[in-house]
Amino acid sequence: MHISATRFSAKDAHRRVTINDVAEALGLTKSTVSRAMNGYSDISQTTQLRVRRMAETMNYMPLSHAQAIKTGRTRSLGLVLQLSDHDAQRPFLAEFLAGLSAGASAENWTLTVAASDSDDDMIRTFQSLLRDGKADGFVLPRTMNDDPRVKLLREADVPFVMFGRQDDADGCAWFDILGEDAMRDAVLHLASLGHERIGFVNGAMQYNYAPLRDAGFRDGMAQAGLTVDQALIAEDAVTIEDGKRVGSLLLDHPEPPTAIVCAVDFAALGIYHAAAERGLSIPQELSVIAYDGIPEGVHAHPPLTTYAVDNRNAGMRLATLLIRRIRGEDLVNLRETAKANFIDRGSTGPAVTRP
Amino acid sequence: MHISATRFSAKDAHRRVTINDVAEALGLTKSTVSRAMNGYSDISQTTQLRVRRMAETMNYMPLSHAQAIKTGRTRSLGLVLQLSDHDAQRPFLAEFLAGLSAGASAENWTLTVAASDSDDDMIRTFQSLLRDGKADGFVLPRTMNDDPRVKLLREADVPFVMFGRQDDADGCAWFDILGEDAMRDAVLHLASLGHERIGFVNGAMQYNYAPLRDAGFRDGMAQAGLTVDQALIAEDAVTIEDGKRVGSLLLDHPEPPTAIVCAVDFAALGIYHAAAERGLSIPQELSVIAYDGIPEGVHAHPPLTTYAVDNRNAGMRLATLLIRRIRGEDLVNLRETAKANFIDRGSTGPAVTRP
DNA sequence: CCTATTGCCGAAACCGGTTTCGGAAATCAG
DNA sequence: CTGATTTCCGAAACCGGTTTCGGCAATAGG
Repeated sequence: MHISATRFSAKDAHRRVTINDVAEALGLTKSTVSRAMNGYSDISQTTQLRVRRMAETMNYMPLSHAQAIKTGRTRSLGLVLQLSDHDAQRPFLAEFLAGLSAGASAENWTLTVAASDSDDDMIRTFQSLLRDGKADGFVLPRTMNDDPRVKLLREADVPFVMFGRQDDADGCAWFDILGEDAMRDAVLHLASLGHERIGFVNGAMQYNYAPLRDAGFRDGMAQAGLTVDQALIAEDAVTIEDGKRVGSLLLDHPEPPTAIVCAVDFAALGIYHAAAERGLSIPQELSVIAYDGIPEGVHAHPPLTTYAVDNRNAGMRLATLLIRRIRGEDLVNLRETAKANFIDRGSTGPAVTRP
Repeated sequence: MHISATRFSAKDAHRRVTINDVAEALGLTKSTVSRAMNGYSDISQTTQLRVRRMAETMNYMPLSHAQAIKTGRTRSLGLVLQLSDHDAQRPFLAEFLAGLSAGASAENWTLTVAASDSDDDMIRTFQSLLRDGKADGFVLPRTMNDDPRVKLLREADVPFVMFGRQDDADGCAWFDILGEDAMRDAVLHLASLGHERIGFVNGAMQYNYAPLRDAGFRDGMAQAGLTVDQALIAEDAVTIEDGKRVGSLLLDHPEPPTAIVCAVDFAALGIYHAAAERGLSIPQELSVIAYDGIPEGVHAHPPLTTYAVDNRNAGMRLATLLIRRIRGEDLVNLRETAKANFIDRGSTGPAVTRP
């Protein structure tokens, strides 16, 4: 793989082709070229075509900084990571970033990433990125029920797109995975295997996926004609430890569940531990089915049956939606959902009555 | 946490204070202010001070895009993620990004992130980021022995800083963790516990950390007066599966090791599995000591003794070094190392002779 | 005291775009 | 054929900075 250093170097480099070059090549002025490139109606169709074609062949691409100083927009998406919940987003981050990057660069946009370790810091980060024109809008990962970011950006009328959904949808574009469908299907899957006492371990309740998944679980139970026992429902389990803790509670119940649905893979892995401690084998004596699709699930014993989220695609869609949002497209067209993919790895099995 | 929407909005917003505002406030021209801000010697010390102070009180900060159009530099660091080895960098990514972001924003720089899925794509990504002035230089995570990125950027004379070290150091700034010291200390630690047959499981040989860690291991063995048995040395183990595989090989050796040093935590977790399969308990019958400090190590049974890398700090240092590099500082001052932190969690113990 | 430096700053061009404004040519109405 | 509109583009200002150039005043040198 050899690449000649010419055309590449930062300094000598064949000078970028500018709008003046294009204008000169066409015998037009740069103002005409500019308006043609931006599709102004006071430039004739023929000229627009000529300009665009010439730009294409000369490989002209307006310098975003030069545009930015007048327009204030720089063709870049902002992402502010919150370290407070880094544990939760760590496993998905690389794929997610890759998707965002792909979605952005497909439209010749870029991705500016910053991190913040407190809420105050986060706000300052948003502000300075905006102030300095480093981001034209933001992707908000892991949105919460009463998300300060949403409130802030909405009030300030700054474009953003959420990874998640909100009932109060004014001014919001979003992409989300239908976690509720996954939870419902998980219940139906277990019910079809004969399970009747099914537990549910939800994730962190402050995020807006949690109520949805809870509803999905209950919906599934209802569809299967099963009754929900509140004693078999736990919340806020997002780590292996959490899962182990609440798993122990559920399994020590006088009438323990024969199957457990988890809103989060990590919690399921914790339940594996709780089950192992009690000598319960999966899936023979306990079925577990979860959600996320973390790689660790593949190597668990038994491998974890789960609803996997395509985080790369999520990033890609979010980037695309945000760009369209910034371009001023109508909000109602900027709401998408996708389904999680069921991956049956064998951690569920037919229900057996425990002695 | 309430933040008034004023001063914040993207559109109305109190107009940014520009260089003209500062000039006017001081009764100077903007050219003088510009040169004062940039420390030109043809501006008197008194004036420089006046300007700087006024800029401070007016909260003036030059708009990087406006500067960029003339200077070509935009105060932003580039990071190109390679998806091919995402598995390896995933666990560290969030912390690493946080460090980069912190280091960058401390100097009022930003971080532009892109992803590439092939080598060709990677090169194009570098090129377009440079061409569009989206990055003034690059951070290269996980450098390899014969790294195409290094070759490319060096030839093109684009500033970069490596996370790693190279023997061929011309034109390279770097930050690296002294993995070799960790490996040596690991051996000495084990030797002090009475171990004599010590195995070594190295990581991916194409990265330049691998030869270093190998050397560190051998150095430790020599210092401890122990002989290295080639049969107890394995390479290219970076995942749990890899570790399980090579761990099996080592443990099935007629004269198996009583302790194993791993260059990578994940491999150590694989060795846990191999040991479990053979009924070997850790640390009673086998000592394991590794390197990285992944969170999973905390939850292993027993918790994994390891040399932990502070990836947040690494990111911070790399950002700082790269900024100084871009500012033209001499390369020889831009090479730093740090030590990994020994965390004894109990996966090593005194050597016992196996039956 | 007069000239040659030097120190210090203003004026103006420039960077690569966008946008306002005005006017020439072409079309339309009468 | 003339006057009023349109259509379409050029001229020039502008955005927020940087950089070149030149000149004035103060200093140094003779």
